[in-house]
Amino acid sequence: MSEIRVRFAPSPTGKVHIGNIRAAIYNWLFARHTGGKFLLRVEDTDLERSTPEAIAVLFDCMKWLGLDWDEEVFYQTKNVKRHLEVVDQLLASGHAYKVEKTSRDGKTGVVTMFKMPKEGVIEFDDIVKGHMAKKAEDIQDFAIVRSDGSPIFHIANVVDDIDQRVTHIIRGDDHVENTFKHICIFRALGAEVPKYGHLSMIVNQQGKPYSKRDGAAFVGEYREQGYLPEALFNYLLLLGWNPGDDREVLTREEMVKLFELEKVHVTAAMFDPKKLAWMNGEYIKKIPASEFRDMLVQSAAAEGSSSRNLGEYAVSARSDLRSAADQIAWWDYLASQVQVRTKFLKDIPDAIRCFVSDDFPFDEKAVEKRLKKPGVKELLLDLVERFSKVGDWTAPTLEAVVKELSQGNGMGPWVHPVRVAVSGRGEGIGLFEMLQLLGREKTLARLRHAAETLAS
RNA sequence: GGCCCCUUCGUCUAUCGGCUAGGACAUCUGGUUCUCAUCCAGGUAAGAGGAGUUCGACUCUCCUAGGGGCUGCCA
Repeated sequence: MSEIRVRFAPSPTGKVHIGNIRAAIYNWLFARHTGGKFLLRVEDTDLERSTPEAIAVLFDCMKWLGLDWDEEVFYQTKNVKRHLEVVDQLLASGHAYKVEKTSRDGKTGVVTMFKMPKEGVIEFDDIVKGHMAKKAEDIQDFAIVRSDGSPIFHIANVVDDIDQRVTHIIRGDDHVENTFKHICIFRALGAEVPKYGHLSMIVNQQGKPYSKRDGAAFVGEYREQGYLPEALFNYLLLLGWNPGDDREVLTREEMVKLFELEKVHVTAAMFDPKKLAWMNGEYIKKIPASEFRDMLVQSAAAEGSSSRNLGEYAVSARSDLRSAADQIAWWDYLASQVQVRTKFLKDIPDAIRCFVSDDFPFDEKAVEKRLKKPGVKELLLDLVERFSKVGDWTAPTLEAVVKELSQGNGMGPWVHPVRVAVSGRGEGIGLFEMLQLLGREKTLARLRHAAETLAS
């Protein structure tokens, strides 16, 4: 058998739907698994919606997910001449005819129709759905050229697939009925009929096709919300396929090695944002420590007005960090604390704000609950006193101070107010690690400030 | 209406005639703990319904019910 060639053929409307991108993922994996080619065809015949910007967005989404394609991008509009030539061929061979029709919106004109066989059964073996058959008489003749002379999807699609020498067509379930029509066109042209695989749809929690109303439906939205492309890719892959064992989080290499189209499910799969979120957390945990640290630095830079480097940020937090090694160590420590608690990349700025800036917001509820309580002011001032005497400003030492105060009754009464006082929030990394990162000077200043202005 | 397809825990799924029906997410309980997470231990929870084939059916066949797709001068 000759080389396997598959294609992803979206309409560039500016937004790539998750159901659509799953088809791209399956095509890509099939091609990479079999050593075939993954082609990209832009079906840009809808001139109103197909803009250069929309096409750029499409490329961007694919690159984000690591869906690299082979050969040059094929633009459908550039093949219109060929489409029409083939139609003439069909007209000449008696497989097509012209007829005057009135469209739904009342316009009358001459369109070219494809003539379906009137008897017999059209059948094919769908790689995912199994054997499919339909009586030819159940399918009506259909239009292939509009009255304005432009080719319609059915003919354009088939001709492009022939021209691109596509061997396997892997697309959405909504094209199943079209496949019977397309097979007839391939045959009428004497072309070899490709193999087909139809992918089920992604549905919402009500079992209806997933749409905008069900939350993020476009790839770009997941990116904005701080999902990792690897997580989205992995999750979408699992919606209708599994490696045959209990593994769920897979590397790209494993996916390529294990993916088989025959194992793709026929049934529609419900999209579960919670599992995607879990998956995202798994991938965030897998980010190499140094890489995650760099992400924090970038996040800090994006938040601040001036662009500063890693070292400057560390110094702004802790002026005692003289050497570059100390500064990097400071970031690494912060990153290691933050990474395990991060579910979405977009949560990073809030998580590190109190470390890279003195201008952080105070959560009102947390202030109310932890600071506006009798005795808290005294408690904070007492801690300022005790902390200022600490010789070795590290988490264990600081913890020992509070532990002594609590006398084994739980450190909550001290920990909670301090956390809010120095970070403005009721949650975050371990308190003593937090204090160590902030350093003595900042910790004491913030405690004093909170005691005087917020606590009661 | 017609044609085609689908049906295992709430969700994604394993099972290719032997099942005490397994895993993951979610959920609940307990442990660790300064919060939030992480981590560890455990629990609840499924074969749409009905016939048939068979020693034996979640697995095969048929019917019913429910769901989805298509039925355009959209793709």
